This record gives sequence, structure tokens and C-alpha cells, in this order.
Amino acid sequence: MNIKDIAKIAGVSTATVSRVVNNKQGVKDDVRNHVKKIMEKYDYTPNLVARGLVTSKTNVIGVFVPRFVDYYSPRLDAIMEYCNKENYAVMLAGSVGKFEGNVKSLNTLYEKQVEGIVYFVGKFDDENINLIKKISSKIPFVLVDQTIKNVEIPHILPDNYEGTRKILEYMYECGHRKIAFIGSPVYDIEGENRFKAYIDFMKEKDITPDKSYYRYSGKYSIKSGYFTAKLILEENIRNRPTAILAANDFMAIGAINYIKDIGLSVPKDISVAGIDDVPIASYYNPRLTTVKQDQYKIGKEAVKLVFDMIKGDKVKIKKIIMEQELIVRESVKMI
Amino acid sequence: MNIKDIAKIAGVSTATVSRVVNNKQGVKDDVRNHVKKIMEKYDYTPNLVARGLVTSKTNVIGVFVPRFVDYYSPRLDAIMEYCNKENYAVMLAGSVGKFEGNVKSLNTLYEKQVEGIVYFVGKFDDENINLIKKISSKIPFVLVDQTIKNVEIPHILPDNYEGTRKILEYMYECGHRKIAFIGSPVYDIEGENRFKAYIDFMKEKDITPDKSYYRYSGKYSIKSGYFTAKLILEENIRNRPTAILAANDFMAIGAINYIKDIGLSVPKDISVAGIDDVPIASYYNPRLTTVKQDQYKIGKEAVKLVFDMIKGDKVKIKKIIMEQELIVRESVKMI
DNA sequence: GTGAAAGCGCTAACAA
DNA sequence: TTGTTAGCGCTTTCAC
Repeated sequence: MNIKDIAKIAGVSTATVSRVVNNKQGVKDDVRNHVKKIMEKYDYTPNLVARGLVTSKTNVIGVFVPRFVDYYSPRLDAIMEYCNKENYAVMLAGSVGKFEGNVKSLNTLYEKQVEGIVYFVGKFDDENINLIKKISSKIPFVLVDQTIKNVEIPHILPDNYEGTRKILEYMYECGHRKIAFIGSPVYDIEGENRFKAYIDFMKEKDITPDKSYYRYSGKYSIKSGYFTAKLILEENIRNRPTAILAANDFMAIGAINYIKDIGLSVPKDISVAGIDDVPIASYYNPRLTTVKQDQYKIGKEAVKLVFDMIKGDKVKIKKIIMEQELIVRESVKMI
Repeated sequence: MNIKDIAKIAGVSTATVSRVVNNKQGVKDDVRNHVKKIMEKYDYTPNLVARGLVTSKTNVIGVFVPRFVDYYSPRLDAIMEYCNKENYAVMLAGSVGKFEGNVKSLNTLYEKQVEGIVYFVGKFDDENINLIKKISSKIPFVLVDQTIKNVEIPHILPDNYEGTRKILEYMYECGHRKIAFIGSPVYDIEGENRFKAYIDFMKEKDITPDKSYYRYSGKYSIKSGYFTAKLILEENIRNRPTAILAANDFMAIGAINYIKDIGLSVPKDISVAGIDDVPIASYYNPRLTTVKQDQYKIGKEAVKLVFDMIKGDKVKIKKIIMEQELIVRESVKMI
């Protein structure tokens, strides 16, 4: 049942049906009602693919998510909400474990004519970067969590350097000097910022932690936090840190699990802090002291930026830095 | 840059370019290479919307998610993975808080010509059900977590009744008799199954819990678990339950938070169990004793079913019941 | 092995 | 206020 069928049955032209479907003016009320009745009777549904072809507006935006972890949930919520409001649909892409899928998946988004893309970065390689360059030169593209060196792309970045300093400052105020650090993957520029903040901070406080006190080999997962904590603590049995900062909440939770497994307790024996403030953080036991990235807001700003670019005539590169806020809860104690 | 441009530049017909784009036979190697070179040079990307219109195959499947919580993450992962493999894209719909959005959002999916839909149910109302009936009569549609009375739709259901009995049996074996129950929303048929299992089980064991021992007003969120636990425990100060079963893990976590806040400890003072085995369950403190729904598998079976229906000629209604498995961890103790 | 041409379902000038 | 018609970018017969 298509627009032609309806037109024929209703005894009008397709143009008139189209006007009715799109609630456009210039149709007499009785004709409009008549057409509407026919559409209803025959369960007519407009084919938005066809419409998209002629208007070259698909009303779809693309979202790339490396994998589904709770970290992204509030962001996706924000995006869905915004898109619902704007009458856009969301098309998903993601690698889901396999790095190789990234390029193909992102390209598909583009080929399917999405009008803009929000890209939550997992990792990059050159192939990826080239594709991003190409796509971002043709349609609105917003990068979240990461930037690309020497390439101007609108992006939203949490202020990881300052955020990390804030939580370290707090730990320091709580009397901690022996602070270990569970860092993030080496491919992650922003992760490096967190690590850099740690190194800088310690230096400023005239503390020189042993090299075995910090590792930046974590993978942002609970498991990797567990094993990195194990690595650090096993190497420092005689010189146990009083506190551990993990580069994200999941790794902090992993560390807490390990500490519990060796019969110690957080924060009684060792304090642990995270970064991100994922949804579970405030309900974990102990409630996690962390640094809040307002994920919902990040998601919202990201889509908003895309829509600004879709609507606006001139697309000027925007860069948004999101401040991070110290969230004091239970997992770091005063010593 | 479209197929016509490429054809003109390459000095061939659009048909030939199309054959090259789609890797079809019947093009001489040198012609093929020549066309490929031109496509590359001019950064040609096929317009999949146009292709979709002519082939009436969009290579997109729709997924409806009520909201983004961790419960759905492994399911979405499974779906993404499967679709990547099958060369399909995923279009998302969801209500995100507002119930009213459901119908419009689902309808959009249909209008955008997705080839099939996986529907993770939040709640239903009549408008919703009518739309689902309509859509499911036209394209492959799989319902997950719920069924519709008197309507035959392929669906995947966790065996909530048996699952709930399994965990209750375990709690009973651990010596618990005073078992309270934090139930799920009244609109949720499957939630009612969990509640029914509780009532049946208690009756079989000749236990008649006070009415204040069970509530099925939870909303599956951590917060609602917290406040329902509060309600139950405050009303039963002199007759405190030794164990609480929550109808999902999030509410169990909420209950644990409340118990902690009143100075008691899980499982020392009160045991708490959940249902679902969400990703955080095995890393919570205490590690959650629960009943596992293999969410990844559920997601996979759901898409698989949709693809079977897309590919298969005859679409016969399939119903899959997913068994649940008792997962014994730390949050329920022997008394 | 290649091209001409019809048409997928719709919108948007333009004409009437 | 309504209809005619030309595409949107692509695939797919059917000739050649």
C-alpha cells in the first residue's frame, strides 16, 4: 500500500496525499478528511526511505559506541531523548569487541546517509582516522572523549587532567602520600592525561613513588582493575600504598574486589578512588569516592552540537571541555 | 558524487558501475579496475538509501529499548555483533523515561523500513499493543521479556517462575524461613510470575509470611529497591526477615544499601538475593547471589529469530523459554 | 560483457 | 485548491 494506491482509491493525486501525510496547507478540509480516512482504512504508512531519497534528509543520526558498558548508558539516554524530541532516529554502530569492525561499521553509518554522527571513541588507528577525516568533512561529526592530533574536528572532552588533580588533591588532604595509580591503555590520549596529572601532582608534592606504584596498562574493565591492583600490591608488600587511584570507576571496583580477596578492606586498610562516577558508583559498597563526569550532559552536548551543525549554515569547529567535579563518598578515608 | 557521475567519468554506463560496486560478475577485469580507480579517486560512496528503495531491502533492523540500563548492555552487545556479521545496521528506538514516546518511536522504526524488530519490553498499554499487532503482522517481530495475551507473536521469555523458585529453594536450604520479597511493577506480567513463584513456594513450605513481608511496587531501579526494603524492614522491626529476595539485582543492591545505612550488614545480619545476574553482580560487595539470565544469549537468540524470519519463507511463531541458573555467591548466608 | 531504460515511493516545482 | 511531472540514486531486466 503506497501513496499511489491511496491516491487512486481516494480519487485524488499523489501530490494531495503527500500534502495530507505531511500536514501541509492547501488541501480543502473535506478532501483532507477523506484522504485521512482512506489512509487509516488501508493502514497506510509512508515509506520514509523513499522520502529520504527525494528530500535528501533521512532524519537519522548515527552514534558510534565501542561497546555497551554502563559508562555509555546515560549518554545514550541523553541522545535518545534529544533525538526523539527532534524527530530523529538513531542508528547505531560499534565494534563490539573486534577492533577491525570499527571502520566498516562507521562507514556503513555514512553510506546509510545519517545526517550527523556522534562518535564515542574507543581506540583509533590510522585507517580509522582517515575515515573520520573524510566523513567529518562531509557531514556533522562530533568526537567525544578524544581528539585527533593535527585535525580540526568538533569534540567534547572531559577535563581529565584537572579532574584527576582534584581527586589527588583530596586524597592528599586526607593524609595519603603513598598513592598508587592504575592507569589506562596506552592508546588512549585522554588516559595519558590522567596519568600525566598523577605524575605532575606527585612531583609537585615532592613525592617520588616507586615505579611499581603505577601502571598504565589497565583496560578500563573491572577485571583489568583487579589484576593491575594485584600486580601493584604484590610488588609492594613491604611498602603498601595507603591509597589507590584508578583511572576509571570500573577499575576501582576491580581493585576493591582484589583488596577484599586478600582479606583487606576498603577504606579501612586501603583507600580506593575512581574517575567517572558511573551509575553504580554511588551505590557500591563502599560508595565510591570519585570524580564526576556528567555523562548525561556530555551526551546531550554532543547531540546538540551535531544538531547545531545540521541546522546552522556555517559550521565552525567547536570544542567543549567538560569540567569534572569531586564527589566525596566513602571509599577514601582520612588517615 | 553519485553513480551517474562516476559512470560518465569512467566512460561506462551506470549499470556497469553498479556491477562493480556490488562485486557482481560480468564485467571485464580491466573495466572493473578502471571503474574502481575512478571511484576511489573521487571518493565515491554508494547511497544505501537509494539502494534500499529499489531493492526494498534496507539492511537495517530495529531494536526497541525502554531505557539504557546495564540490564540491556549484554543484549545490545549480542545484537550489534550479530548484525555486524550479517552486514546489517541497527536502528534504535526507545521511550527514555516518557511512556508516551513508545508508540511514536516504534512506529518510526517501521516507517523507516527496518526489516525486523527486536522489542525489549518496558511496559505496555493498549495503543502499544495495537501497534505491535499491526507491525508484527507485516515484518518479523520478536518480543523479549513479555508476551501479549491472546496474541501470537514470537517471543523470548526467561523462565522467571522456575528461576525464582530456584533461588528460593536455595535460600530455604540455607535455613531461611522469614523471607521477604521485593516485587516488581504491577504492569509487568513476568514480574507477576516472580511474585507468584514466591507465594506458591512459601505456601508449599507451609510458611505464611505477613502481608507486610512482600511488596510488588518496585520499579526495578536501585532506588526503588532501597525504599521498598525500608518499607518492609520498618514495618517488621520486631519480626525482622532473615532474608530478602528482590525481583531483580538492582533492587537487591538498593536493599543492601538500605541495610547498610541502618547499620546492619549483608549477609551477616540479613541475606539478600537478586534475579538477573547483571554485569556488576559478580563484583558487588558482597558478591550477589542471584539467578542468571544469560542476557547475551537472550539478545543473540532474539536477533537470530528475527533473521530466521527475514530469511525463511514461512514464518512460524516461535517461542523460546530461557532457563535460569542459580548463581551462588556471597550475599546469602547459611543460618 | 555492456548499455538503455524502467521504476522503487516519494516530494516539489510548476501549471492549471 | 489540485494535478502533472520530473526527478532523488540506485538496481535490474532486456536488448544488443
